[in-house]
Amino acid sequence: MRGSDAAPAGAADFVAAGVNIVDVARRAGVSISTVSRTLRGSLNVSGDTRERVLRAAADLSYVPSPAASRLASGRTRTIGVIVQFSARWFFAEVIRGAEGVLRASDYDLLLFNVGDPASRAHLFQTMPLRRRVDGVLAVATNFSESETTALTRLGVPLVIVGHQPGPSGAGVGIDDTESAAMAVRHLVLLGHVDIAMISGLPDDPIGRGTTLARRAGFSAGLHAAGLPDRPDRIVSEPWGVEGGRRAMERLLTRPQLPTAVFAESDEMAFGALRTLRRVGLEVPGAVSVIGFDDHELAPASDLTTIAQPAYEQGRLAAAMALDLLTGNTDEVDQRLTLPTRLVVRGTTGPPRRDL
Amino acid sequence: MRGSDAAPAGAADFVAAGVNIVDVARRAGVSISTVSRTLRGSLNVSGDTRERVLRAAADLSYVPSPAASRLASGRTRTIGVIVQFSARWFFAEVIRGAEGVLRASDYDLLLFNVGDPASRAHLFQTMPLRRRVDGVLAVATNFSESETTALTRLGVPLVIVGHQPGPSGAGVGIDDTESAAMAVRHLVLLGHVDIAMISGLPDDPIGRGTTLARRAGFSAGLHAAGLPDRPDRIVSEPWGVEGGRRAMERLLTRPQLPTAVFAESDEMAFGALRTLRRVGLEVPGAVSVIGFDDHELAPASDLTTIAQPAYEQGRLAAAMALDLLTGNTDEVDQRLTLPTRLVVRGTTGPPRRDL
DNA sequence: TTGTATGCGTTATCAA
DNA sequence: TTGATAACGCATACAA
Repeated sequence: MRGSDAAPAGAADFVAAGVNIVDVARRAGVSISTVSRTLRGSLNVSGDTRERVLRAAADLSYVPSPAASRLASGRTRTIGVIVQFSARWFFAEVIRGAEGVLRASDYDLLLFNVGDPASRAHLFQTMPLRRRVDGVLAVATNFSESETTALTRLGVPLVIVGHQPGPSGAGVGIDDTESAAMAVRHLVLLGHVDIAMISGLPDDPIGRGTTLARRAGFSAGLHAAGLPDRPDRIVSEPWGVEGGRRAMERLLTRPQLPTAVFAESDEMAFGALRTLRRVGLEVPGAVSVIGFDDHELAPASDLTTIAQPAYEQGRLAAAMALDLLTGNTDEVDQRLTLPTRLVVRGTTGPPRRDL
Repeated sequence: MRGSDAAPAGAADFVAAGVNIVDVARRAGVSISTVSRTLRGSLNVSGDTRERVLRAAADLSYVPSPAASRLASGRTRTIGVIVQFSARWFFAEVIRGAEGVLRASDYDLLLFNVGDPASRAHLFQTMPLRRRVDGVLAVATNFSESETTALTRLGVPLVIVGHQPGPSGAGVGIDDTESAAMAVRHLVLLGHVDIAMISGLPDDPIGRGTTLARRAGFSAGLHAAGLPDRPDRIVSEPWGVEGGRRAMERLLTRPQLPTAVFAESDEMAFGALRTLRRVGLEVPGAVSVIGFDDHELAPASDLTTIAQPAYEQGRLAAAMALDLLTGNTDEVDQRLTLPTRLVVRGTTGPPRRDL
């Protein structure tokens, strides 16, 4: 049933599986080169044959074999995306943003989740990326030097999401330091002078760079307000809700309870809020809390926070990778810094008066 | 370090890009077929040559070209995963579970996000899945008949995550109806008799099947307790936090406030909690709230809920797809139903006494 | 156990 | 503008 160009109309519906470029060419009465040209870009194809080819392809509901196309062209039309925890809000949003852009350009997105050391080692040792992607998006992953080298050696465009302190290259991110300072400024303007920070472990692979940058912003914010920089007011716990919960518990054991808390991420802020609610401390009456991210669930907790455009970062990073690929840009060293903004909700207010 | 016995040391490190099977064969002093055989499964290869081949491959840091391999074998070693909103908790967890299993078996995971109608139509019309996957995981997406047909016509194993009422096939999911009834039972045992349900729109593409099943469980639970089934106590709003918030607001306008609320999902429960907190109604003092999912942030809200193993469903579905592919199972019609469990936290308690 | 040879379905080069 | 034809790099049936 497959080939016969005189086949009855409905037949094609059922055979689509094994239809190849030869079948289309035969049906259109042209050569396979013409089919190939027509189907992508159609440069230098007369309107007439173009019509015939497209119709033939549609009739047979032809889909080019990606494998063959990749082998012949050397291009995979695939972008690899490296994240640590694909299910976490930030990563998930970036992935979603990138997927949309890539799909629209008919690119595939290949996901690499390297949260645990084993899979991370696997990625960088056997380098499965090697022959399967035309470009790489590395999301908020601070790479070691050898990892960076491995990535560079791939010889494909690399776009980093979430600025890294180190080497140059293409990237999109936010200004973590300035944004953290913005959070502190908000608290200071409310009248707070005793502000603590809840933060991830500085050597946690999850986001060392981010943690350090936001800590720096915390200090800078205090400094700008003429307040003393008090490193003892920075509490470190593993990143996440649980860490936030524990960090807040630790703050409660201190002789002096701060009047406000800046959490490095909304997730940590959620944990902190949980602890405060549990012990019956009012927010923001007794303690103000401000987070970072504007997580999807921040409104549900009425959390004041610094919003960062995660989805947008994914979109832009993907677009950037595509540009790099198609040579639409000469800027190989393009770094985009997106704005963040303060979102005031109900968890911040003036300090209590017990000081 | 790498290459040694023939080529100059550093060389291999830099050329890895263009190394192909011929290079490996030459270096090992064997034919390319032997290399091919050795590198996958190594059936019928003598220990000696096997050694040589592996060493040669390692020396050259050879990575087989997936494109060539796919073209020659006809297999893609790729599983397509269709979800609606890759960033939502449930989907994200399933993806994460599947990715781990697939990666471990050296399969790629190709993500298709079809939340908006346009991309959904695109997926089913041009069927980009056609020549790019060996199997498909469809996550909690209730397909139309024509969509199901299109999927079936792909001729590859299909595993559905989240049971569908309709056709048979392979699948993994939970018993939504029984689980919802479990939630009601918990409330009934606490003494509640006036229970409302907050639910998604029954014709929302997000999860019609799920919504209907959980509603049925709600009714069944009431019935089992000898309580009247009151459809007027089911409030429908778009799925999500915002929907939950509005649904609770609507309940507040009713003449009689229920003493307990069962939310179809934790996200909706978060919204409901938000509303209750805003108007100053105590939870569970005035109103008890129970959710469904055990979302990552449920503990942070101290939310009582029905836990379902999303990550595990992803793992099992992927494993099932792999089994179907390798013929490790004769059960083409395997349906796995995983247990759910009640997780009692702080948002449920005895009813208030005003009735 | 190992090697030879063919085919997989495109892209791209070169002629026409 | 169109058509032959040689890669692309591997898997596999078959032969040795």
